Amino acid sequence: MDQRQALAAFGALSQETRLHIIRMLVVSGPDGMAAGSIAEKAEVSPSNVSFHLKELERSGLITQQRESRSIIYTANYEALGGLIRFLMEDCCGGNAEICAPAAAVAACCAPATKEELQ
Amino acid sequence: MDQRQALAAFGALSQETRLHIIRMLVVSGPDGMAAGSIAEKAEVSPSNVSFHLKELERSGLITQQRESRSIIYTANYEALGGLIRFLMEDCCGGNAEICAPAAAVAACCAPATKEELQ
DNA sequence: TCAACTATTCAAGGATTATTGAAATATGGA
DNA sequence: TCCATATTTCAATAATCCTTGAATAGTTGA
Repeated sequence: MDQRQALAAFGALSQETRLHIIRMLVVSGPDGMAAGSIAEKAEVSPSNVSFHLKELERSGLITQQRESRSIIYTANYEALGGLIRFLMEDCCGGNAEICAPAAAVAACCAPATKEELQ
Repeated sequence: MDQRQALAAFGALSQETRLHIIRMLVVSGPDGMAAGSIAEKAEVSPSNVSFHLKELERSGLITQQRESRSIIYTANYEALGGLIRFLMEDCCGGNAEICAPAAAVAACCAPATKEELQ
């Protein structure tokens, strides 16, 4: 993740509807969600959700694939991880204290297995 | 960090000059930088840097304090950590794979002591 | 092929954000 | 007090982004 991509990703996440969409897609996992379902749950018009999905895709944070009549959108976990990494690597330039709270979250997350999560 | 703060922070980071400023302030540590030095290093006009600094402060990512004629700006490490945490906590809702790359960065950062960094 | 379904694209307008240069404010020293 | 320094504020303009509704495009089943 370079600065150009990070700027696009931060821009994508800085809008209420898009942040809402990303959070839904992260929760929905690899199955993703159809554009229509996203519009319904986020309570925005089809054309508006389409605008924001395009913006999110341009930033690399989500991907799309057609499935019959629907277009399924999925969170790009690699890009999200890369963004976190981009923020954290900066802080590693001499200032461990920024990373400490994030490391605590990571610690509660990374060791979890599928069994533990159920 | 709630959604409202996260939106403001993402918005603040989504602009080239501001991202540049944040990265400089993170590197400069607790000493911070005067507004004039920031303007000079970022190669923007005083009034423009002032506009962006105000925006960054509004988002909570930096703080200011006057020191003689200068106004010193400092990165708010807690807010930056909180933002990373906000991104990561979302992913912890069932999807450890997002956190994995970030956890790796955290691991290389968190155990570092002041002695090790010199 | 036709109709229904799902979603995107387009153009217009409104709203927000960024840049610029001039004027104003605050501080410290002669 | 007066001047120089450091920075902010303001108003105007330019640029970007968001929303809306109508028109368009791909997909499926009758």
